[in-house]
Amino acid sequence: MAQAQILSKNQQIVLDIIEKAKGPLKAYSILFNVQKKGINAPQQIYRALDKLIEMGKIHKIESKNAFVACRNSNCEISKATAFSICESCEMVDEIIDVKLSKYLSSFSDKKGTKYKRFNLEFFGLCKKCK
Amino acid sequence: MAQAQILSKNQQIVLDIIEKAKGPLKAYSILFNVQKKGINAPQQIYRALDKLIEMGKIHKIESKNAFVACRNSNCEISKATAFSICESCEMVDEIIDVKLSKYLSSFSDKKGTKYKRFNLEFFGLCKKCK
DNA sequence: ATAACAAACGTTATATTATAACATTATATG
DNA sequence: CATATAATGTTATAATATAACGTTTGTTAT
Ligand SMILES: [Zn+2]
Ligand SMILES: [Zn+2]
Ligand SMILES: [Zn+2]
Ligand SMILES: [Zn+2]
Repeated sequence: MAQAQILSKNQQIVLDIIEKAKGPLKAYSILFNVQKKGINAPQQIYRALDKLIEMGKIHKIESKNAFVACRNSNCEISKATAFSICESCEMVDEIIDVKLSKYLSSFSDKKGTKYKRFNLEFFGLCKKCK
Repeated sequence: MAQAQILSKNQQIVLDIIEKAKGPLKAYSILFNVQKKGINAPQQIYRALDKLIEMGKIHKIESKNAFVACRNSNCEISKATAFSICESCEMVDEIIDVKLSKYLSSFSDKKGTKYKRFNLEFFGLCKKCK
């Protein structure tokens, strides 16, 4: 059994904020939220974000340049990520669907090439906004 | 039969450059490439890019903030896009795979929600880099 | 043709996102 | 302890993208 990751001070601060948030957070909005805690510079945020992504604790929503906490213990350290994104309220949900994940993880293109990672973003309207 | 889109001057200039390129192009690298043609400001590039995306002539590779020409007459004006991205040489290929596209277009999540658009990015090593 | 409207353009300024570089401090390992 | 590695703090700057405003060009209807 792998030991639970121990996070550094800044990593924990950033993760806490992202986990508490209801939606995706942008790096600079995280920064403004933690200035009272002694973090003053973008670098400190981006470094924490990078490590948290590496650990699979958070994901980057590429189409929004924003970050969400991972809600899936099985997403294999961000090798297989899928999200639903509401185009109206900007809500993001991590899609946890074993069939989808297996289908895409085993996908090979016409030349037979397999890929070691994928990221899928679905866009539409969430239940609230429909 | 829909009439072929007629592009404006700036749109045509930007599209030509993206179509000629071997890989994805960034907005500012497009800008530097067209300054001899009288385009001087980022706005002019971004406006052309926006329209070209709307028309389905190009796509944005979200994980790279870069743009590629559409190689697929059937990608339904960017409602269903998939790419393979080489992590070594940065090459990008549009994946044209009817089965994959149908599978994802008809995907519905656990609450039964369907989405009207998706973008999928695969990462790995291209044939050259393997 | 011309009035009215919409789309594209040109330009200046500014906002937002992200990284470089370097010195310092904390943590782990033998 | 000695050394190496990871994390931090800080200043500066690069890269990406949009706001705002006025002008020009192209389309459509009378
Ligand atoms: Zn996850
Ligand atoms: Zn919504
Ligand atoms: Zn396409
Ligand atoms: Zn390659």
